[in-house]
Formats: sequence, structure tokens, C-alpha cells
Amino acid sequence: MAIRVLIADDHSVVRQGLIMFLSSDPELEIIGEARDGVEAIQLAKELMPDVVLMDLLMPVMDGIHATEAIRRELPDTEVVALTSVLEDVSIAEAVRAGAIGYLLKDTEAHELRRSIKAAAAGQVQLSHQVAARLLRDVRTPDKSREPLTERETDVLTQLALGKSNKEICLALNIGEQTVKTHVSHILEKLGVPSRTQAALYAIRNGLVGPIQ
Amino acid sequence: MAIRVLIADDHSVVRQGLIMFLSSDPELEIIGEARDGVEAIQLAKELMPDVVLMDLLMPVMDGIHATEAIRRELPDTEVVALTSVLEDVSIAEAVRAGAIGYLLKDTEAHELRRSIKAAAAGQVQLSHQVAARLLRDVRTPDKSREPLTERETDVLTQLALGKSNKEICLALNIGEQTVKTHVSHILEKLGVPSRTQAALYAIRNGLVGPIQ
DNA sequence: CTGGATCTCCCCCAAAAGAGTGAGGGTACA
DNA sequence: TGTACCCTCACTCTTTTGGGGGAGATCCAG
Repeated sequence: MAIRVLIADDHSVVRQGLIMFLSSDPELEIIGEARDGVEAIQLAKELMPDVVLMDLLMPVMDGIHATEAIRRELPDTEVVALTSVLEDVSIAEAVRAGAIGYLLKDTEAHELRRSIKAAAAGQVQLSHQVAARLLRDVRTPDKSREPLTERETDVLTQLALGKSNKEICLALNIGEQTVKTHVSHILEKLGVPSRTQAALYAIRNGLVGPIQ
Repeated sequence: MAIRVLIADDHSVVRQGLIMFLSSDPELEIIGEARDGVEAIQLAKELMPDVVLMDLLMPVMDGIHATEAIRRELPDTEVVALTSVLEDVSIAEAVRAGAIGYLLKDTEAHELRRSIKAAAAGQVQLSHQVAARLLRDVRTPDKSREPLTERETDVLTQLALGKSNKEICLALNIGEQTVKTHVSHILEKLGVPSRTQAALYAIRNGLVGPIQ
């Protein structure tokens, strides 16, 4: 029986490309297309796919949150993250959200098909470059990338929107001193000297999109 | 006779999607695929396409410079810019580089085909959202978007790299006071309250890439 | 030549940001 | 019941940032 695949990507060109890549394989069956994260969750619940090919950068709801929701509600559905850019945090976030694979959009057709089959079988599958990046991160813990806490991530998200400490404390309903404490910790953990660089880091790593 | 189309995009999924979008139309013929800007120029010279579908964000050489080169050397070849994100400056740069069209990757198949045919006929073709963005920019000079001077652009570029005023003054070989003056003018002209937001503005508008 | 724009730099000054330290309350875990 | 970590906030301090005004130099167009 064919592996039932749901595609979630906001770009019709990409959806069409994925369909072509996969439709030639009789073992794969595309059962639906979603244009954003919310649609992906809805369709996943309806169609119960074996694998969801999930773009991480989408409007309405991003792929990370959609992945999380799908994995939580449909444990039998595996999610393969698909993205056009290589982002450290995205990889970590996608894995944490429950993605079993992380592929780049320049992946060739056969590799993509192989990855989907592996994902359906519950096997982890990563792009070469992604694997290399993960290895590099694991192999170089000397930079001791301490992970940000949940609250620090909240603050960084606000910070990356260009807000001042005062605006952030209003947005998060905490004191300005607390915000400053968090920001200090963020700068320390990220190893950057200024809030501007922290904001750039957040954008580079997909914490927030550069376009609001 | 069919319109000869060259595709330039670093993502194989996107290339495949474009091929599928276009191959069903007998008036269009895809004569080649390029993976980066340099390859696009080479193939364009070899194949003399009527239209090049050019992704703007590519490795080795970006689509803007490739567009420029192709338009300079092959005046009969029209270039349609294709991008996944909406960036003010990219539109302006693409148009300045000689692109006759500017489309988003979420364009539907029929619209894409229509745009290519229009481009081959020398007609300007823009995505709805792009047209709206351009209109918005033209129609709202009330925000008095004073253009940045050359030096201010230099400073903003440095600023968007996350540098401090001191670092910027060293990079540009000017006094720190001068940098502060420029930064003040930049904030005023852009209508933003902080250097972080200025940096975000620069990134949104493609002055510098978010990935270094 | 005069006026305008730009670049450069100075001054003073207020606000924001960031480092450092301490500290109370909360939760989770051994 | 400690211990560790997190969130919260406070205080002090220095550095950075940003506003405002002024000013000399250059260059270019009317």
C-alpha cells in the first residue's frame, strides 16, 4: 500500500514541484496540499497521512507549530521539515517539535523520495548539509551554546521585532528590570555584544521572520 | 513558434514545479535550467532564450547581478524575476537591473504562463501583491520617504551588520560623532525609533542579507 | 557667485542599554 | 529536604545611544 503524503507549502510552484517529484513513484500517494500551518493541521486530521512534508516558513501559522500540533494529535503521522534555508535554530526547533526529517529544497528527487519512505518507516532522515550542521554543532560544544529558556525566547522574539525594553516589558507584563535581566542573559548566551546583533541572530535562525 | 524559456533557481523542487507549470503549455518551451547566477548567464548566452525565469536569491551569484549581465549582453532576452519574499528594495533593484516582470512563487500556474508570454512580448507583468506594493510606495509619498544619501546608506549597511557606532566609525574611517549624526538622520528618514529597527528595515529591504 | 546639499565634526545633554550583584518565590528533581 | 534552575525585581554603575544645535569644507546647479 502506498505511503500517503500531505504537502504543506505556501508556494504553489513548490507544491507542484513536490508533486512531480513524488508522483512518479507508485509507492507514494499525494493525498492533499495545504497552504499554511492551520490548513496543514486541518487536512492532517481529516486525511490521516503517513507523512507530512512541511515547509517551515509559512503564513498564518509556521511549520514548527503545525508540526508540534500534528505530532501531538496524530502520533502515527511523521513530519519531514522542508526548508529553503539552513537555519541552526530551525533544525533544533523542528526536531524538538517532532519532525523526523529535515530536508533542503535543493534536495534531488530520488533523495526526497527515499527520505519520505524512511520517515514513513520511522527512520530519521536528514539532508547531507543538515547532518553536517548538526554534527558541527554537536562536535563543537566549546562554544557552549546554552539554550535560551522559554522566557528568554519570548523576550528575544519581542526584541527581534525592534522593540525597546520598555515596550517589551509592556508586551510581556513584567518589569523593565526583568526584561533587562533577560536581555543580558540572552546576549551572554548568544555571545553577541548588542541587542541589534541579538535581533539579527533571531532573524537568521528563523525565530521571527524578517518581514512583518 | 514556442517561447523559449530558461529557468534559473537553485532549488530543484522549484525548478521541477516551474517545469510542470509551463510544460503543459505548447506555446512555451523550457530549453534549460540553471542552478545559480553564473550558470544562468552562461546558459543564456548559449541558448539565447526569449525569457529567463530568474530566482533572485541564489548562491554564487544572485539573480539581480545575473539579470543585469543578461540584459546587457542579450537585449532581446527578457528576464522575469521570481522570488518567495516580498522585498521593497528587491523590486526596485530587479527593475533597475532590467527585469520586465516580478512574480512571487505563490503565483498560480495560469498567471505564471500569462506573465511569461507577456514578458516575451515585451509587456511589463507584475504579481498583484507586487503591483500593490509598488502602488503603495508611489501613492504614499506623504510619509516623505526621503532617500538616504550615499554615506547614510554606507552607515546603515554597517549598522545592519550589528556594529556599534565605534565599530562603524573604524570601518568607514570617520569620527564617531559623524557616525552618530548619520545614524540620527537615518532614524529620522526611515521613521524608526532605534538602530535595531533601522537594521531590521535594512534587512527587510534587502540592503543586506540576514545571513552573513 | 549664491544657495543648497552633503559630509565632516564639535558641543551639551537626556535616555536607553548593558554589566554586576543580590534576593525572594516558584518548580522540579534526587 | 536539599539542590538546582528559572522568573521576577531591585540597586548601582558605566557605556551606548540618540536629540538638538552649530559650523567649516566641498561640490554642484541655477
